[in-house]
Amino acid sequence: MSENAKPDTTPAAPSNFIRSIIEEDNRSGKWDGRVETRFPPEPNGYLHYGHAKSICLNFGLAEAYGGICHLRFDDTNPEKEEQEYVDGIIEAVSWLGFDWGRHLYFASDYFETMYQCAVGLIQAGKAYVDSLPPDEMRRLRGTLTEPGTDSPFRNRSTEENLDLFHRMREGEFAEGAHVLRAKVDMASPNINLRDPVIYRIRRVAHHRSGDRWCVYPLYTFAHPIEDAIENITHSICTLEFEDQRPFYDWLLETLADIGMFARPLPQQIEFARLNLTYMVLSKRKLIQLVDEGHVAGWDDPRLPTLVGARRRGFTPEGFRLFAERIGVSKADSWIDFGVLEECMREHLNDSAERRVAVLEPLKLVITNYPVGQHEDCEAPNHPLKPELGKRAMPFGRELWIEREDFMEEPIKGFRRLFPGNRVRLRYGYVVECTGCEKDAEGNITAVLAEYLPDSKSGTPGADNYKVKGNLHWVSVTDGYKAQIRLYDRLFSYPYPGARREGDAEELERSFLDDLNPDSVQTIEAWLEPSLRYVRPEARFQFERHGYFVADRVDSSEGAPVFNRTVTLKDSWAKLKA
RNA sequence: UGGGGAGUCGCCAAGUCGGUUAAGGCACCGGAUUUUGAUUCCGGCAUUCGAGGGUUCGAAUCCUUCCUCCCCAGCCA
Repeated sequence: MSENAKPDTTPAAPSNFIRSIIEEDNRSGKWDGRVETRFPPEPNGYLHYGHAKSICLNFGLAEAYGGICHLRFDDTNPEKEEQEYVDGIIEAVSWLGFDWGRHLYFASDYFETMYQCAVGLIQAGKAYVDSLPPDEMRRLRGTLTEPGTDSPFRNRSTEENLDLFHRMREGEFAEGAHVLRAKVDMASPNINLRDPVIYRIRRVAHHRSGDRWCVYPLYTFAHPIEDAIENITHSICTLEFEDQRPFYDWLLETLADIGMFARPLPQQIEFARLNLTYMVLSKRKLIQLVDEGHVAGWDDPRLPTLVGARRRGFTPEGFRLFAERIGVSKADSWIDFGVLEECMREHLNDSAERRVAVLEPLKLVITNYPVGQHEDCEAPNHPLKPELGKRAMPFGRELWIEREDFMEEPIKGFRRLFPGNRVRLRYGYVVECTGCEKDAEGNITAVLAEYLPDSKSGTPGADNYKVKGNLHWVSVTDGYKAQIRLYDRLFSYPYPGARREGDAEELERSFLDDLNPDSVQTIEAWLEPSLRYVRPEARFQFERHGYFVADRVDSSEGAPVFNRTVTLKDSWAKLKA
């Protein structure tokens, strides 16, 4: 390398505060260079775009630093969790392209260890059985501004606590009769430290442990232990858990003190969850959308679930690009939905083969082309990748073209078909518009044109004709009709349900009020013949329209149903407006 | 009015042990190429870092006062 040569132009990995922490730990040798993260979903629902951010973050970090990322089900609440969700989550994470190897774990497998941790806490005088009814416990907890008060049961003897906790496990008590609480500080300004409940009695079968247990640990207690058991180095979660970090540390330090875990202990790090404009990502709202029938189910392509995204035609690569592009920080932020769409376009532009579809057909008759004559035109499958080959597109006297590609009286800037104008029929001939036909009401029923026989694409001299318009088309005799769904954003306002400037005090808004009534439109379109036999989930760019995917649910052999993933950018639409 | 966080270009986001021109991406605006008004390419796009004071030769980076937003009082996660 010469003296003037630039050091190394390898693009530096995007910097963020989590990477800084990891790099500092690597420098100090805290973990001997080990990086171990985890994605810890509760199996009580479907994964959504927000989870995708977390998945990409956790697995991405592990990947970047030569570490590993666990897939761990945080199944500590038997009332809400089901095997069906476990399966769905596993499928979604793999679909995104991440591999947890042998590191698939379940919090429920740690129940015995957790129980022992609780016993250890009791023995150390750091936990006690409380027998207060819920509302009384709430009252004694104090408020945000007033300290709490000790429970009358706070000073039970170790023996009594041990006995009671044991009997809780044995099923001697009714649900809610007792709970186990950590003994921290009822006067703490941080409410999470006011003796949080760490075990409750639930006489409910667990989807994995069955009836083995009737006491279940709470997240607050379980999660730090799960991390410690798995030797997690960096435990990444969202901002709302920030207040819990002191307890996370208190618990693990206390458990380390009594020899349950070795130091260094895992470190909890919080980042801002994803907010997307024109979308809602809260579980409660998604459930409402499904339950009330505003969408067709959890895998509705308009929903921000990963199963929905898959049917929509969004790609794992697009999600990864998205995660990288939006970065990670602690600032509450709203990412514009357009950023996600652009990421999908970027990947699809590179990966999707091109095809032709006429969405809103208008007949074009080439009056000087012999009746009954047909010929093939060759169309490249991908303009940037000639190695992907070409396909034949049948050409004939009558073609379907896009209704919006003809204007009897062109507006300024219109360079498509209008009387007297020449355009190229993409991959075919240059034609000159000679007029149009109308019905009794004056509706245009067909466009008339004459073709220039020596202008066929790919033939010598074809390029002598310079035209500005370039239209796609499908042969009337060879094309076929298929169902296409045009999806658009689910909401028509960027912040669904949010108050607007000037809203009256008493006005209550619901995110449902901002639902976009035109978020899906089902049409019959004319497709080129090569589109008839494609496998479900095959993705294409329909030229000049956008990216489409053969629906994995509703397609059948020889009759694919296409979903529009995202439109192409359209500067003409902008110009027109 | 308690505690915990956050405020850098329209949207994200680097930078944060003070050092001089405040990265990058998306969006946007020009212009070139183009058989997708797509892609690609080139150029433009914060004298300013929530606001006001202060320290300093020098501050987005230090001190200070103030403002705004988010989270926390489940035996949910």
